[in-house]
Amino acid sequence: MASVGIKDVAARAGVSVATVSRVLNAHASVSPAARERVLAAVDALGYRPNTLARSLRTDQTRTLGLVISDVLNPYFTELARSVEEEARALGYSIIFGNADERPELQDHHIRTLLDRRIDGLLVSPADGGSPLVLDAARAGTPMVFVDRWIPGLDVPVVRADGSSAVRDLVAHLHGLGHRRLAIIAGPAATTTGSERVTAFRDALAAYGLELPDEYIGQGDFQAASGRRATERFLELPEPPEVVFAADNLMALGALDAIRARGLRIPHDIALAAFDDIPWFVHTDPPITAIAQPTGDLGRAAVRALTDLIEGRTPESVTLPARLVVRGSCGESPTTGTDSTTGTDSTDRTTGTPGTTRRSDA
Amino acid sequence: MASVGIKDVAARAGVSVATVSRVLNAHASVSPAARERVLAAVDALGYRPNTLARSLRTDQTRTLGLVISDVLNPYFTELARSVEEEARALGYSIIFGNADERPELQDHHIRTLLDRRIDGLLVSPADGGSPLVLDAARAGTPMVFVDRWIPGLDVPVVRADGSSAVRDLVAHLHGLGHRRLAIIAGPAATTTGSERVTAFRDALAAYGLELPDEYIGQGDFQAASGRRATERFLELPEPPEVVFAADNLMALGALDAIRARGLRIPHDIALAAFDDIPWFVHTDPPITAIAQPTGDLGRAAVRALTDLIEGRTPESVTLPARLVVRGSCGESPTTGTDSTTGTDSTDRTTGTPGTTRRSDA
DNA sequence: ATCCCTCGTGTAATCGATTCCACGAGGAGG
DNA sequence: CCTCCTCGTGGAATCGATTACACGAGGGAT
Repeated sequence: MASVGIKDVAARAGVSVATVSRVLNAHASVSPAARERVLAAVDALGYRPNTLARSLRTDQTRTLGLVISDVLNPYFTELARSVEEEARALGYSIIFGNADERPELQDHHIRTLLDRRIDGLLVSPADGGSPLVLDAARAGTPMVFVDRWIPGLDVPVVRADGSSAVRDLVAHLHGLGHRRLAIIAGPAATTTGSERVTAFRDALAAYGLELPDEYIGQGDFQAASGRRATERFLELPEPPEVVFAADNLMALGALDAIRARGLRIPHDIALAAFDDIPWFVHTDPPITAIAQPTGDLGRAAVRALTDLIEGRTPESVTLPARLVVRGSCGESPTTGTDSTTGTDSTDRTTGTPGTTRRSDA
Repeated sequence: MASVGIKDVAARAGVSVATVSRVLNAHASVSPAARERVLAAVDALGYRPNTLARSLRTDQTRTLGLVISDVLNPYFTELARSVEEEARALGYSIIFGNADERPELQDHHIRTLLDRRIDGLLVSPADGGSPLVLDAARAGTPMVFVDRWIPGLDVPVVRADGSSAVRDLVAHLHGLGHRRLAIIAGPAATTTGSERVTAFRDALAAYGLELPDEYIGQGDFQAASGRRATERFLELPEPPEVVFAADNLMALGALDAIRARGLRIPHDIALAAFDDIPWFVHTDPPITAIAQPTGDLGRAAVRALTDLIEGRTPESVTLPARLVVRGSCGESPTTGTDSTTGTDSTDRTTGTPGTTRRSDA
């Protein structure tokens, strides 16, 4: 009934609990004889240490919290997977919280994770102003931002820089003759929301193109908002020739709206997206997208966080995103099929250099 | 520095720790005056109880473990989301483990969850024989199987029954003139892997059709296996007219293989899938699929598990899946566009009745 | 032979909560 | 006025580990 505790092991091995604890933690010196008896007893009784008691005493859980923005978004799913993988390799386990792009849900999960006494927190903040996050950061909770961040905090950031890829995209579009380009933006409260618009506008400027307000759709990184924004574009007296969605779910919504109108891609209108996902290969036509090195981001984030926890000084990491040209903007795919279905094994980039130093704001 | 504990609260409120604990847990009788002072102190100090200590003492964590088969599979992602939602509503939080369809990873997570002293476990077993799962079940760990299960255990199962929908699918295919139907099966070690084949074969039999061995592809619920199986089908002297993939990722792989061959759907070959996902609406052509009431499954599973934990006696739940006809098998979608992008709001079923009683094996 | 250091080990304090038990005050009933 | 109950409260044990400290035995140096 009562599960076996360290006392039972000690009794069976004929030693004290201290000795048992010592062999289990590879601590001080224990005689080979005693160690062997303890190990045998552990094995015989099927003893597993109570992590609650252990954590209570040692004040560390070897657990990391990860709050992701939207578990239904394949990008974050892949991020979560790589995070868990790397954490496991480093001897940590991770607890997820899904914010569903809702700040109050995000805060709920952060609170819960903090209550669980996680050793560190990985966040992709759904909004810039959560007092909880600010407090935690100031209170010294080891923390790393991934994908999105909150400016002005001394918290390492691990993210992808899409500006170079966005320039490539605009060059591609311009080369195809497109001049009226629109964007569906993410929430302004997120860095990725505003940043991508800025990058897009800057890239357009290089070609002497404007980004008028009516060509900026306001989305929230969810499919429905992409659909609404696109409908609005299509009702314009002079609709855009290209719609660039700032994430993959909004691209899905855009697709939806375009199809509902009976328009054809890329003949009637072109479509491109930020974030590449396996399904973009299989839509008709395949969708041109900007791919992030998602797996690398997740791994780098975990390493930064464990560095922080274990007393080393991590740096912020910025990895380049890259443009993946498919058919949705007017050019047929170059050669053969871009048919990689699975992982990001082909993630090779031609953009800006890799890691940059941490910016202490 | 040192975080505030119950002692600090007690001191500030001028009461003993026992009293503080009592007001925090709405326990025995506490004078209104004392209660108020305690609450004020809690508020002033920003006190949060240490869940580790609490759990150690009470032997309950109000935490549920969920081990899902593959976090990159949108079906499980949606399942996870609904599970977390329902659990939160019932005052539990949940810890995920991603098995990646690998039994040893599944066991790793189950072990970790058990070590964390979760109150109950939700599993979708990646294989039928994990000794860990068997032991846990026999040891009395509250446990519920979701989606997949292991026969012969007295563990409630929450799942969808696809047999009726599969019959509908076969009727649909037969009506379109298809006679040579192939299936890409999941791993035989999973119930869903073998069950769907059986349902398919039975449905075929009703039309006097066979399911020859060479029309059964062996997959593992991952995209790559779907691709391989499909390639093998296409190399057959007499290739099938229809490929039915037993999950959505393998359907993705099938799509891939078909496109690589330069074949057109549904003209050259038809495609259908088990598990419906938002992207199926947007492929070319949209893919006919069998949709599970994923959200309901997740919620029902959590309720069954909490029933078990809190001493009530849960029943197994079987909900019907339903066929969603799109264009990938030869018929153009009935009216308008099946364009629902987001949730399963249209999940209405025409199949078998709802809940069935638990089968004590 | 004596001293001292090291090694292996056990005893007990501790982490931060919950909860059993005892106790004093005050009201009701006789 | 005395007795008995109830109510509110505090003291201290407890959950299951880790770890500081003490202690005895044995070996090397003097």
